[in-house]
Amino acid sequence: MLTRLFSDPSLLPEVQKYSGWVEDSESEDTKAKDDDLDRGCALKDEKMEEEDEFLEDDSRAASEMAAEDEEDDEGEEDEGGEENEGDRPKKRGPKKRKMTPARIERSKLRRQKANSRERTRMHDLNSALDNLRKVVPCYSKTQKLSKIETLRLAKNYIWALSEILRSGKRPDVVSYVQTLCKGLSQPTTNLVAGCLQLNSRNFLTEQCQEGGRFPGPNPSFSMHPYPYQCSRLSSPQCQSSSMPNSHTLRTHAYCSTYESLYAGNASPEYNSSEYEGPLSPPLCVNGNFSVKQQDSSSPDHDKNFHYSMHYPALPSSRPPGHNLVFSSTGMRGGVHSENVLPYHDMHMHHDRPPMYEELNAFFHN
DNA sequence: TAGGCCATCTGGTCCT
DNA sequence: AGGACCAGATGGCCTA
Repeated sequence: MLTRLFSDPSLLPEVQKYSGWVEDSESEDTKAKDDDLDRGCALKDEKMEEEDEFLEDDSRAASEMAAEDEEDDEGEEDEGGEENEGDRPKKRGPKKRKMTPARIERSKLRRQKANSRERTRMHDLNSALDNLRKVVPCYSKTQKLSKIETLRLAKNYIWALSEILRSGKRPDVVSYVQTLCKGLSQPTTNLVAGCLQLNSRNFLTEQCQEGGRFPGPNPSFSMHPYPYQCSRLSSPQCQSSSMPNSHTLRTHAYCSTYESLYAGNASPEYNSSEYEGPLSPPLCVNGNFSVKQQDSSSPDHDKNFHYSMHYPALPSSRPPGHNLVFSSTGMRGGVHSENVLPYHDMHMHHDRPPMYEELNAFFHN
């Protein structure tokens, strides 16, 4: 019977892929089906046998019905709803086709295909969402943001970056974090704060007191690169960093997206599956445009991962026109101090909106 | 146990 | 007719 059901070769792979279904999909354990689709047939053998009988009966009935249909003057497979197909006058209005077993079977097959497509579509959507999770300032494979929170955080992040670009000024840390956390739930706020190595309660309450200054012990904000602080407390970088509030995190599994950017490929510790994949985006509020580390041997390396910033009049220690280039080169194992520049070093000397073209090019590469 | 989140199914609508 | 997209319904899982 199943061979008949799967007689269409084009349908076979997809149908088999989701072969957990048979007749009544609502009665299926959808979880098990999702977890082990390939095993679906085996799991449902008993039911499928019953289904086979059911469909075989349907098939016979359908064949008989089809034979009758061929004798029909209209050539219609069926029509007239529940009324007999006798000498009765035809009804007006939209015809409600009778659901013959064959039609039911086709409808089921259509529905199952649609379900399969819908699953695939949702999986694709979730994959895209996962990718988005990796580029917002808070990524943890073990503690995933919910879908809605991911979208909210992404929106806030885009907004924050836009504001930075628009104003060309360094936002204070507190307002930056508040922007990021706008509309987020408290757990997500904590999570983001954790990723930023801030105590959310502090930054939420001390802004007024501190006039927006970083509430931590180091107001000069010399902590290493913001905002992608190490949050993985076990990492050497984390252990060496002076982040007194890190213990307030719900978990130390929060990803240090920043460090992962630069240390991920170099340090075996970051090669764990916990922090795989593309990581968070390149912008740091302290003015560092950093990029995901990639193989510098890549032919596109320079094109994709160099971002040049032009300095205004700089102290003599820095040559005029010096480009701040954040590439993967020389960034392994952490951020080179010469590349971690205070924000005031990145002010644009152009009046135009800073770096729009470059940043657009960067993000679209 | 309630509520949040999620995956899946399902039927409707629109478009090709 | 079939596919894409959408929203509602449903049930499972997890956590406070």
